[in-house]
Amino acid sequence: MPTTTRDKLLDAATRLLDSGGPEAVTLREVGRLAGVSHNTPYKHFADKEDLLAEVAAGELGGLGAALRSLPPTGPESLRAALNLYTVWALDHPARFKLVFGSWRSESAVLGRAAAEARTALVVLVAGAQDRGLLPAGDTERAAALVHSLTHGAVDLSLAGHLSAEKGRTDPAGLVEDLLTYLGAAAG
Amino acid sequence: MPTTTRDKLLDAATRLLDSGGPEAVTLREVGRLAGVSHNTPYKHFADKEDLLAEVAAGELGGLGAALRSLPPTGPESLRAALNLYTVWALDHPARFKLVFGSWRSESAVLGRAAAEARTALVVLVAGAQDRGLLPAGDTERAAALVHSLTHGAVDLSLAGHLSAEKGRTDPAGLVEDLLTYLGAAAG
DNA sequence: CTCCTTGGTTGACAACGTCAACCCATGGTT
DNA sequence: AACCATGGGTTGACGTTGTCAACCAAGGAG
Repeated sequence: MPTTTRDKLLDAATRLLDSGGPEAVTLREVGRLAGVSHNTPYKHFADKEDLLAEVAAGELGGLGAALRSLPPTGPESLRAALNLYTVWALDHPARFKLVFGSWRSESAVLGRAAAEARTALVVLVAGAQDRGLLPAGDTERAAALVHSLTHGAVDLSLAGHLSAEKGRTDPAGLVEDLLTYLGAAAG
Repeated sequence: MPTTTRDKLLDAATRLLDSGGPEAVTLREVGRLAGVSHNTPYKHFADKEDLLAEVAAGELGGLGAALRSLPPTGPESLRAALNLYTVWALDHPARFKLVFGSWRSESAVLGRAAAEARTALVVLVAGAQDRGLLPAGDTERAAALVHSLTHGAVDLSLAGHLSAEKGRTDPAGLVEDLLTYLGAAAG
């Protein structure tokens, strides 16, 4: 395992990210955690955002790969994909917020990873449309629809804007509702 | 107009927020913009987050009031409400991100404002259900559904994760699609 | 009159992102 | 063999930020 310093830095950043505590991800802490000095990150990344973009790209890449590993024709694949998304997001809120946060200068790596993940979802949506589980029509738009709902449900939940009472409006339930209604509209 | 210093600070923070530029909202800038010294904010707010929470509460309060001003029985009220939401969010991304960002210590003011806004939306959703525009059932859950989709569409759009091609998947269109499908499932 | 509270000030401090200068090993060129 | 350029690491410094502490003025309560 050629765990290069660069990889150690990325790993340290990831670990810091979801260490949950009030410890924001600071470049100096990343260096410390990686066992190098506070300025070494600048030998591998242009600036803080560049490092974080790479972390985000890795994260999105993993998610995309997970989506691609689902059988596109399975009747439950879309449901499983959206589940993957919510579980991942609720499990690693910081990574989720990082990936979909605000980037002032788009990283090429991140953009590519995002496009691949989106494509993977589109494939699954197309499969669901073929089986009549979703209304026919613009596939990209349908994908954006299910993605938006899942994303919004998770985000609102993380921000505490959903939990009126216990579990009546948890993200998984909302995804379930949407798929039900879309199935009804398609049937 | 008794524009107290406190109000000036809140106003300055709001102006800084959507001044768009790379100028993050710094307490010292807030003070400067309000014409006081860099430490005056601490005479009115516990810390930075406390100030921002108050700003967010004001913002959410305004949104809630706008929702309440819609006729609950109008056939287009729900659509109008969601439109209000997307226009507000796309118009003031920073305020949007602030309101739905991560709060490490829940502010009472913000919690109340959020509850009021949510209630306003629930009323409109109930009206739409009565008219058969939405499937019957748990109203809070239906409200969470439409809110989640709208929120997610806006958030993804702001993060640049939706714009595959031009406008085919803009938030307004996705909201429209959802309402159409829900109407079909209800009809 | 005296005292405490309210709201303002200035000054300090540690932590952060970032820049600059230096340093050492490696390896290709001459 | 001598050379030096480059990659990857270091330390030190600078300006900005959030926040704390100490001080100070005005005004109402006792």
